[in-house]
Amino acid sequence: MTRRSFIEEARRAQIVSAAIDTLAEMGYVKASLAQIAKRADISTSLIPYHFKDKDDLMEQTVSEISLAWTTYVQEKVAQGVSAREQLHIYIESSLAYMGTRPKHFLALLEIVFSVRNADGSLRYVMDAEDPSVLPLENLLLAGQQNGEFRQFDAHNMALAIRGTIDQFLGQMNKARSDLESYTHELIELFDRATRKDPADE
Amino acid sequence: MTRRSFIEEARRAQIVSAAIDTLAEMGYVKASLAQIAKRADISTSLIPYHFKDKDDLMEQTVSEISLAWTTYVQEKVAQGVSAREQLHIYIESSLAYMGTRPKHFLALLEIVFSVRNADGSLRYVMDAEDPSVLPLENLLLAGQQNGEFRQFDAHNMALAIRGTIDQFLGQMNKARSDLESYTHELIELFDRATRKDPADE
DNA sequence: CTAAAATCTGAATGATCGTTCAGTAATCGG
DNA sequence: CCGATTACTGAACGATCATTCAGATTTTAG
Repeated sequence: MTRRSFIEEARRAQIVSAAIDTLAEMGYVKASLAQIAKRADISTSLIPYHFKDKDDLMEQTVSEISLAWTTYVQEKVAQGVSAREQLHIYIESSLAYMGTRPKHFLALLEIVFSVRNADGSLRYVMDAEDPSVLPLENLLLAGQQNGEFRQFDAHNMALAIRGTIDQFLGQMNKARSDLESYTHELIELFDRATRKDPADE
Repeated sequence: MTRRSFIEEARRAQIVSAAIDTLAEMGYVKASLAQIAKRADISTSLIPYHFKDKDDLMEQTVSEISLAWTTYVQEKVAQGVSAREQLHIYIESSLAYMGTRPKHFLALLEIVFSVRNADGSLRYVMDAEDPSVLPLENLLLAGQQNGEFRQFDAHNMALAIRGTIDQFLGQMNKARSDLESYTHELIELFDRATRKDPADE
């Protein structure tokens, strides 16, 4: 297996970038290779030249976006000391990263809800080991063990937190909504939802 | 404008039902009229005979599903007395209704994230007046006015609640998850997040 | 019972899809 | 500078798509 040339690397990046724009703007259904190529100003057949097939391009796109996101969030979270602070950072940095990259999140949604396995099942819908949920779940468990958090089902709580984050990002472009105020609302919300109160002692 | 015949009504219902099954199982991309017709055991051209076009069929499908859902939830909520109780009912009945109709929710997702306007924008992504969010927002406002809830941004809180509900339903089929335990977790979660505590008095 | 209207089918149409491929252009190693 | 490899294009292929339509079948109305 030989290394990729400089040109190949650049073209692949360019095509993935055009795919993100096209997916975000027109949706998966209309994001044909012809449309993506048009946006990149290359001929359609150059895409199957650099990628095995369309699924391969979608795979590259989804993994590039989600890896960058989870890496950013995990690096920020690692700087927090208490579990409580780490939870705040998780919420804040998740929203901040994608809130400033709405096209990337829309493209992610399009792929996640459209690409299927041969048997028709969704290929990228998260499972229990999803890299955006599992670290969050572990963070919550750690906070329970050191006594910062009350007792709750960490998996359910992690799902709920992700739901509030994805919900905002999904309707960000469409509706009136303010990233900053929503972020603070969520931090306050889950602070109250996770902390011990006098009755729990 | 003449009324619809019995046959027409029955056929339309049958086609919508087949569309729901097909969307849930194969996704929007592969849910062609041919596939839907095959599932309904009719010829493909019968669909454009009963519906103006494919978008019209999707419109009927999405409105049938979401109307039934919101109606069910609103009727249940209206039976609650306090705002706190109504919030519990909103969460519980939203999850209970769709939790027992996973195909309907998947079909809803497929349409909402796939059908586009001519300019490429998502046609059915909720806006600020979305019928699943606005009643919830009003419920929260009422609870703040009568002193049951603490002060928070009702719109943001409503969005967060919907996010936790939709998140569970979206990954229900894929991952290990328990509807009942998640429901109780959410009720507890938002009870703590919305109530006044001694420091708020 | 009969004629008109409603319902339904299967074939055909034109468009677009992903992918292949022969051939051209650009780049690179010696 | 030249041959070989890499990069790229545009045309062509077969498949599938939504929609139309002429004609067949069934239902309805008088």
